[in-house]
Amino acid sequence: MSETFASTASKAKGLQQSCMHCSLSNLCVPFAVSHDEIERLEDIIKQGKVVNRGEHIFKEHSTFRSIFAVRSGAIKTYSVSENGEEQVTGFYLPGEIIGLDSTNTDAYSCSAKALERSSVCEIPFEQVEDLATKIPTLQHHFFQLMSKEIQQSRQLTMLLSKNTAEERIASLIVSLSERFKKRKLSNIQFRLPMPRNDIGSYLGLAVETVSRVFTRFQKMGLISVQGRELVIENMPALLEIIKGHTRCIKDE
Amino acid sequence: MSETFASTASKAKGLQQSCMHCSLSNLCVPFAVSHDEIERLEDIIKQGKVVNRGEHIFKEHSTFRSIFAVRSGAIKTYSVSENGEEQVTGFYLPGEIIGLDSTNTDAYSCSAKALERSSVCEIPFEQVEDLATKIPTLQHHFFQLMSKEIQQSRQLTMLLSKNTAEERIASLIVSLSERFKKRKLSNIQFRLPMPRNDIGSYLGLAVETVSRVFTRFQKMGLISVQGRELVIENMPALLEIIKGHTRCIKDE
DNA sequence: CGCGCAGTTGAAAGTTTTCAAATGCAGTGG
DNA sequence: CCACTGCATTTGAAAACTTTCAACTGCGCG
Repeated sequence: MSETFASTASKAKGLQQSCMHCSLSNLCVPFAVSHDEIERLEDIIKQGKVVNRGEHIFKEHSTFRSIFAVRSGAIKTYSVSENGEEQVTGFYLPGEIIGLDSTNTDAYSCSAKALERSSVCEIPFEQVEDLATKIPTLQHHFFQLMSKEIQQSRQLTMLLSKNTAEERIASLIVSLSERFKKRKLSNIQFRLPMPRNDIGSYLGLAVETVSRVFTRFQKMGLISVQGRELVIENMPALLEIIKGHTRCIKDE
Repeated sequence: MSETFASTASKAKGLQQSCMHCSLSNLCVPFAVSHDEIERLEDIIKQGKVVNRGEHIFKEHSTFRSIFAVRSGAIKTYSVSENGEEQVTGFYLPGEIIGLDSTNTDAYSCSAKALERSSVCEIPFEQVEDLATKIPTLQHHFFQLMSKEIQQSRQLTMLLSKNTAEERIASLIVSLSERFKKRKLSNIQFRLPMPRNDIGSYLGLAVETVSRVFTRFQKMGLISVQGRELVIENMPALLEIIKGHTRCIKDE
C-alpha cells in the first residue's frame, strides 16, 4: 500500500495539470465525500500552478481571494515587521495548506514564497464557503483544518517560549521528518528546503546559533549534515532532547 | 472618562444571567443575523455558567464538546508539557472565545482555568456546525473567528521569536489595554487578572525577569504598577518599545 | 499573630547574540 | 575551463541578556 502511494508521490513532482484527481487529495482533502462532491470541489480548484524558487504565491497586504494547497516543493510564509525585518512564520510541504490565517481579512496577513520550484493548487475561499454550506463534511473539514492550524501555532509558541536553541532545532528536524514520512518519503534522510537563515528566523535564533547547533548535533552523532542534506542518525536522542532536561554536553 | 468606565467595569463583574440577549453578543457574535437566527443560536448556548477563581472550565485531554465565550472575568489556558511543567498558552477576556483549537480532535488540547470569578457561555460545537450549514453568515463568522485565532497565535509566535523581555512585556500590556478598550473599559488603567507567574510562563520569561521589567518600566515612567494594578503613563513610549530598536537604558 | 504564597532584588552562571573574519559553493563572464 | 563575485555557512571571541539561586518583603487569611 505505502509503495503505491510513494510512487504516486514522486510522480507528483512533475506537473500533472491534466490529472483529474490530485494524488495528494488524501492529504489535503482526506475526507469521504461522494464522487459528485469531489467533482464540484475540483471545479473550483485551479490545479498545478508552478512557482519557481524565490517567486511569490501571494504577498502580504494584497487582496485575499484564495488559499493554496502545496502539491510539490516547499513554501515559506513570512511577515515583515514594523522595523522592516523579514520574519518567517511557517514552512509548508506538499499536502499542507497556506493562507488559512488570512480568511478573516481582505488582505493576506503574510507573504508566501517558494523555497524551491513548487506546484500549488489555488482554492478560491469564497467558493469554498459557498460549497461548505452545501456539503457539511466539507465545512467540517475546513473547521478541522483551521483548528489544527491553531493548535500547531500554539505548539510552536510553546516551543519558542520555553525551549533552548537545541530543543527548538531538534523539534524542527523531527517535525520535518514526520511530515516527510506522511508523504511516504524517507523520514531519516532528506534535504532541508530552507537556508539556515530562514530556520533562524522561524525559530527565533541567530543564524550563527543555528549553525553551531547543527555542528554540535553532528559531533554528538545525532545527525549528519552537509549543507542542506540531512540524515538523522539517532532519532531517540533527538526526541529525548525535545522532551527537555536533556542537557547536551558542550565541552567534553 | 476613565473613571466612568472603571466603575462600569466593576459592575460587569457581577452576573447578569437573566439577560435574554447577552450584553457581549456584539463582541462574540458581532455579525448581522435575523432575530430568528439569533434565537436559534441562543437556544443552543448555555449562558452564564459561573466559575470561581482557580476552577476549571475544561481540562486537557477531557472529551471535547463545547467551546466557551467569556462573559465576565478572565480565563487562562495552559498545557502541561511532557516534563510536567505548566505552560500558559493564552489569556481570555470577556467577549473572547476559548476552545477553538480543540475542534479538530475529540479531546481538549489545553486546560482552561478561571483567573478570577468569571462567567462563561457554553456553546456545543456540534450544534454550531449543524446550524452553520443552515446559516451561511454563522459559518462565515466561525471561519473568521478561527482565522483570527490563527493570526493572533502567529503574532505571539513572532513576538516570542524575535523580541526581548521588554518588548514582550510591553506587547502584553498594550494588548490587554486594547482589549479592555474594546470592552469600553479604561485602556490606561486596569487590573492585571493574572499573577507574574503566568505572565512569565506565557511570554517565556522567568518570573524574576517579569518583575524586573515591570520595575524598570516604572522607573522609566512608562507605567505605574502596584501589585496587579497598572496604569499606563506613557503609551507612545510603550508602542515605541514594541516596534523594537528602542533600547531601554538600564543604568543611568 | 504566624504561615504561605506572590512579588522583588541582588549576584553569579549560563545562553545566545553580535561583530568579525574565514571558508565553501554556485552561477557568470571571460 | 577557470577566475570572479556574491551569497550561504561556519567559527571564534567578546558583549549582552536572561536565568538561576538565595534571600527578603509584603499581603491576605485562618
